[in-house]
Parts: sequence; C-alpha cells; structure tokens
Amino acid sequence: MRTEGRAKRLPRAVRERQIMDAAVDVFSRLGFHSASMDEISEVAGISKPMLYAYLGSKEELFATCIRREATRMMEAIASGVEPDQEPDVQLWSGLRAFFGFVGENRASWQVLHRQASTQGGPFAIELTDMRGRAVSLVAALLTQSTKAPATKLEAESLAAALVGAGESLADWWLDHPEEPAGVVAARLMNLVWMGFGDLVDGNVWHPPSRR
Amino acid sequence: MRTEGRAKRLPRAVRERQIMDAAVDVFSRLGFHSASMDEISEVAGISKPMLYAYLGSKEELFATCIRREATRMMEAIASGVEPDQEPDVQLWSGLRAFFGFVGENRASWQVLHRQASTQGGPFAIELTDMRGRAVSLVAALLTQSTKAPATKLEAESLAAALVGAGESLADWWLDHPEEPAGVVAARLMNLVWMGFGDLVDGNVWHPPSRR
DNA sequence: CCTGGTACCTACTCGCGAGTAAGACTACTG
DNA sequence: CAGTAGTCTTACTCGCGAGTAGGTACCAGG
Repeated sequence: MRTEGRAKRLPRAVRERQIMDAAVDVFSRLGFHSASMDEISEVAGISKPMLYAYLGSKEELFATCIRREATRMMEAIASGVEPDQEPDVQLWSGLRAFFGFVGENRASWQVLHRQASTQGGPFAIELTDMRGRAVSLVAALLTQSTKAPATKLEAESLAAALVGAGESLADWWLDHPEEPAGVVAARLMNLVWMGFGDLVDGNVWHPPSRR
Repeated sequence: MRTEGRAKRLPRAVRERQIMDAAVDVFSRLGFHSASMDEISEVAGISKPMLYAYLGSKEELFATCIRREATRMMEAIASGVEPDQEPDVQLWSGLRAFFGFVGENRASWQVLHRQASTQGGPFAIELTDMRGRAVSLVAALLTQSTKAPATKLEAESLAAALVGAGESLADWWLDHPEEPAGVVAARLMNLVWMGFGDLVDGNVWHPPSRR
C-alpha cells in the first residue's frame, strides 16, 4: 500500500486548489444539483469535513468556482484585445480569444454557461455579472463605432444576441471538436460582420493581415 | 366552505391538462431538480398519487412537458413561414413567429430553453431533437439559397449560431419585456442578414412590404 | 515528554422529496 | 340497490445527500 500511497498532510493552499479543480470537474459533468459533496471530496482525494472546513457550504463552493473560472476567462479575452484598433479587428481578436479559451477549458465553460445560468441562487449573480461585462464590452464596441444603433437598448440587445450566438456556437463546438478554434471563430465573425445577405452573394470577411 | 369549493371528480383528460399546465409553471419557475412533485400537485389542486397515476414518474412528466411545449412552438413557427418565398422573407417570418410565441408563452420558453438543456437525462433527447429541427430548418434555408457555405458542417454551425442568437435574445427580452416582439425580431434580422459591417455604414434591412 | 495546533478521518444526524399502500367516495349500470 | 369502474385522499416508507460531532495522527516548540 506504500506504492503511490496518498500524499498526506499537505498545506491548506494546495488542498484548496485540488478541491477547486475537483469541484469544477464534477460540477461540469453532473451539474449543481446532481453533484454531491461526497463525490467532489472523493475526486479531490480528501474527506468531506475537510471540504466544509476549507470551502464552506455547497453553494459557497459553487459560487467560488464560478468566480474563479469567470475571472480566468475574462482575463483571457481582455488580454487578446487591443483597444485602439479598428472595430472589426477588435471583434475578431475577442472572438479568437474566446474560442481559444473555451477550446482549452471545456470544463470551465460547462460550469460557466450550462450550469450557472440555470441555478437561480447567488450564482446567477456572479454569472450575470460576467455576462454583463461581456455584453457591455461588445455594446461599447458598437456604439463607439457607428451611428446605427441609436438607443442604448438597441446596442445592448444586439450585443446580447452576439454574445448568445458565441455561447451557442461554443456549445455546438463541444459536439464537433474536430473543427479548429480559428475556423469556428471566423465563421461567427463572418456571420455577425457580413451577415447572411452578403454571404449569400459570396462576399466574405478577411482578417486584415496574416498574423 | 361551499363558496369556491374544490371542483370535484373531473374526468381524466381535464385533470391531465391541469396537471401539465401546473407542471410547466412549476418547472419553469424552479427548474427540474428544485421542483417537487408535492408542489406540482398542490398547484394543480390535486393530490400526489393522482399525479403518479396519470402522468407517471417525475422524469416522465418532465419529458411530456418538453414534448408538448416543443410541439406547440414548432407548430407556431412552421405556420408562420411560407416555403416558396425569398430566403430573407422566410427568415423574417420565422423570427417573427418565434418571438411572438416566446412573448406569449414565457413559461414554455423557460422550460424548453433554460431547464431542459441542462438536464442530461432523457430530456436532452427531446430538446436536442427540437433544436435540431430548428437548426436544420435554418441550415436548409442557407444551403438552398447560396453558394457561400460550402460544407454541410459550415451551414450547420452558422445555423446553430443563428438559433443561439435567437435564444439568447429571447432570454434578454425576458428581462426587457417593454420592447414589442416585432422590434426585437427586426433587430436580430438586421444583425444576421446585414451584419455589423453594414449596420456600421447605416445600411439596414427593410421588410419587403408593409404587411 | 507534554502542550497546543493543524491536517485529517470515521461515523453519525436529520430533513426533504420520490414513490406507494390501502382504502374511501362518487356515479353509472343493470 | 348491489356491483363495478374510475376518481381521489391520507398517511406512510425509504434512500440520498447536506452538514456535523467527536475524535485520531502528525508536527511544532518548550
């Protein structure tokens, strides 16, 4: 029993990381309600009371997961966008960063999008907050660069639609993982920038320079 | 106690309708897991064993709700679209029908979109099925009318993005109910048909005739 | 060797909710 | 008015999972 024996007596910070990773994994697979604290503790290689001692109740744990993953994702997107560029280039960078993140963090995405959005508890707040930041980002991009969306409401709803299209396409992508991230991102870029009207006529959007 | 006394001894078909309505209501408010059979039976004005006698287990009941609401919605959309028209007109009719349905059936929409999509059980099948039909509808519209989406995969993913944008915008609309359905539909139509590129230049899409 | 503190565990309590047993009440049929 | 088919209820069982009580092992410093 010595071989690969349980690593014992780790410091608190390390355990917390392990627990969070296990929690994201389990929540993403089972969803909030179906996930049990017993299973999370098992995956984390730890006993249940430790879980409660370190991360609090189930709801607190879930909210902490949401916040951590949401922050990671928003940072990934923000780091990919340069604010002084042309609107289409900014949008393109954002889409690439977004799909890149989702591709490399499937579990995080499941937790964020599928699970958090349906639980009505304190999670919705975290999630709505992040989603709101994303929508504002896009809405700002729109209003800043055009005279078309006259009202604030209009820009916001268009941004909501775009964000939703991105989320939905990311979900679709989970079922078609053979497609590379760049291709999926480009497709959405064409849809929202050119529109079907142009695509029908064979007009497509190209990134400004081969980077 | 005679006043407004409980209506007693109704025939089975009527009770089943009442139960289904109550179930859709409760499921849409609480979600599948948090909804209890006790509450559904209470809302339906009936005792729990009746529920089990008529509609079976909780899972069966939920699946039945999904199927009923999905059918209603697809019929609403199909009845609004005429297959021999121009692609943009078809899309426009579909969008109007969709938002019209959601606007008048908030609870149905909640059950269909928010609840069913996250439960991994047999419901996903029902839901994925309906969603698939919607996506196929749009994908057919695309391939039929253009040379742009070369691959089947491409058309399908674009359709998924469009459907997702619609779903997301419908969710956004739930939080901004003061907007009329037609305005929201027109906004999405502009986004996906014209694209931001055109909208930035002030080019908008107009319905072909004041109907 | 004791004293305290931190990591860690086994083994519970306890409420909630799915599902059921067993029968009662009503209404129609002959 | 007996018989029977269908409606409807009260009052349970029972498992699952959140949260906890009450310890044990291990490592400081004195």
